[in-house]
Amino acid sequence: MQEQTDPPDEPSPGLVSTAIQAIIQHIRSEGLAPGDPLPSEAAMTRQLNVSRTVVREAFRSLSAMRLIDMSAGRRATVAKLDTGAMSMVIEHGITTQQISVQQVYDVRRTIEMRTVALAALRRTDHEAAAIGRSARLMRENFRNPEAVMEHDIAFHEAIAAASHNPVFSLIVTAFSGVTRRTWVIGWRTRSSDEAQLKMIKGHEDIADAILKGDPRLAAEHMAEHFDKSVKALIDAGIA
Amino acid sequence: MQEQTDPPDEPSPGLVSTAIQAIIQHIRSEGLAPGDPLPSEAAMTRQLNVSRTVVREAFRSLSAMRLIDMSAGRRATVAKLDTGAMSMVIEHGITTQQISVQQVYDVRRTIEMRTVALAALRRTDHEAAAIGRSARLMRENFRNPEAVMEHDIAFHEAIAAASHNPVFSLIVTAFSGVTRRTWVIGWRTRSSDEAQLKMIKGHEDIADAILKGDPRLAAEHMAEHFDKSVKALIDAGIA
DNA sequence: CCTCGAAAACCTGTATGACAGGTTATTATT
DNA sequence: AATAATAACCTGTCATACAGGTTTTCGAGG
Repeated sequence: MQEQTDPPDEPSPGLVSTAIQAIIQHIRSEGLAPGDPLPSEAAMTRQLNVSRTVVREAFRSLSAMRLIDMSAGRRATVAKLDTGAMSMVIEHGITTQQISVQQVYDVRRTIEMRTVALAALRRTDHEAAAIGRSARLMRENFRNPEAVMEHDIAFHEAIAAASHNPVFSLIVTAFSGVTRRTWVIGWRTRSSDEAQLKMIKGHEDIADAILKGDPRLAAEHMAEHFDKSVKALIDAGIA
Repeated sequence: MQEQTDPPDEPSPGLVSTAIQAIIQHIRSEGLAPGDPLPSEAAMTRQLNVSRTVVREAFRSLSAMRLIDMSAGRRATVAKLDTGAMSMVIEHGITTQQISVQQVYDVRRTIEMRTVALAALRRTDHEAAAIGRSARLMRENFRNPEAVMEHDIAFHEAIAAASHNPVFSLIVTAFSGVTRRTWVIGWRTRSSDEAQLKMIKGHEDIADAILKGDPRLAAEHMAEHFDKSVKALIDAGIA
């Protein structure tokens, strides 16, 4: 029936895993770039000599990790770097209580202390403007917590983007989901308008430092921001 | 640029995506912990009123992201936090040239400067011993680059573990795959025995600082280690 | 009544065939 | 040569079947 590349008898990892590896191998050996099309399911079925069921589950797995894009009628294509999978992993860790929100914040702080410094050094004018704009929109919408949160998230993602290192962007964006779940808690602990506006001011200070191109100052403001955020979460009883 | 998932556009997320969400939702609403069993495919098929094909592809997707564990005959179970998916994403980014090795090293440096400091503060005696052991094994096997590399990777993962923040472990471990691909390059640029032993000495210094519980010193040595590694990669022409 | 082992009942892994509906290539028509 | 109709592909979903693990059940024997 089917036996072609299995001289050393292994404890079968399953046909699907094999198919996944074959597809990844195909991407590598062909040097495919994002957007390039992969073989059709039928072609892969013939090549691997397995059923379409297996090939489909393999494609679907890669799609779940956002390594490829699938859509009806079209062949699957190599995907652009995307945070989807990473985000799911983090969320899973939180919902199953394997990691705490505070631990995520510690990682965020560590990473964003760096992204903010890099952003100050490498940001384009356009990026600096986008960062400033998010900060401004936080203030303008400050009566609408939901909007403030979204601009806050956009603010941090914009800084990561301005670091010009997509790996930082990837990680920061992956944490955005967690932020959406906990942000409002921190906001509520800042009970007075004054406290809330002060927090927004902190963002503006960061944006200014990036605009001025001062990495040290930017990192200082970012550290302060995180320290206050973590304190707010602790005050609210988030483990 | 990027467009999808915006204002008017979401005709059909597909039955599989729906099923995936349903399963995740089940995990959350039931408060399942790692090891807990999920409903059988048949049960899910009835509940969602879709074919087993769809349910299976959903399970398989979650399995690909390592959110659940599947094995023949047994029901799927909630998985422990695992680096599998994250690792694949990073590797994909590298093979498709969306991120560079140097960018990964910059992230590693950022993160490990923190893990090493945390390790110095929070390591148990057992963890300190494990870290020291890896460093020692590097020296003992120093004629066998492959072995040195594996102990090097174990060294960094042990430090991350000693930080007592699983998110750091997750990220550091996710990068191990990339390290395996490039490590030997850095090793070769250290052409003399002397240079190679110096690099190993660097690891021992880090281990000592952690043992002594001196976070500042540990971070210093780690920084030095990364600076030299990155320099080695650059000298070797790794973009 | 308890123990142990075998059958039964479930479950997942893989294969096959079918068909709807989307997308691309081909061809016929103007 | 531009365009519209059509054929050829391709993916999404369903139904069915069966092999081979795993757990449960239950009866035979002590």
